[in-house]
Amino acid sequence: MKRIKSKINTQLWYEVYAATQRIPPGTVATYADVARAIGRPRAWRHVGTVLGMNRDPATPCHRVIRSDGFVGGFGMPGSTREKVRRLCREGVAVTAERVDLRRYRIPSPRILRA
DNA sequence: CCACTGACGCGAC
DNA sequence: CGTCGCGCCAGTG
Repeated sequence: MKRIKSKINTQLWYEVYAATQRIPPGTVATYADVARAIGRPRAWRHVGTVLGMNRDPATPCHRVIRSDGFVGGFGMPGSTREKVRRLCREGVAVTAERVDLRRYRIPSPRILRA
């Protein structure tokens, strides 16, 4: 993981990215999952904000979705479309911009932790 | 320093 | 069940 614009280099920012990159291909995690993983269970809102500022194509931020199953947004060109596309390409079935969490959610939140 | 705001969550209705 | 609205944290202006 590498910071692009340099501005966003806070501790939390780093933690969020690190956790995101631990999400195995073909699976997804919710924003809340990531928040819990980094020890800020109440900061899920900010998790989204941080990922939204991300412009690094290498970061698998498309694997982080909403807890209600909707894929949510995407801050890069292509928006949600591209996010869905990436997920499908990894084998995650996406229907009407929704994912079956029971099936694709990470088995255990602990895999996101260092 | 104060106020706003965002790739969200979840209890109420 | 589906929708609505308030709440949340931390960074940015």
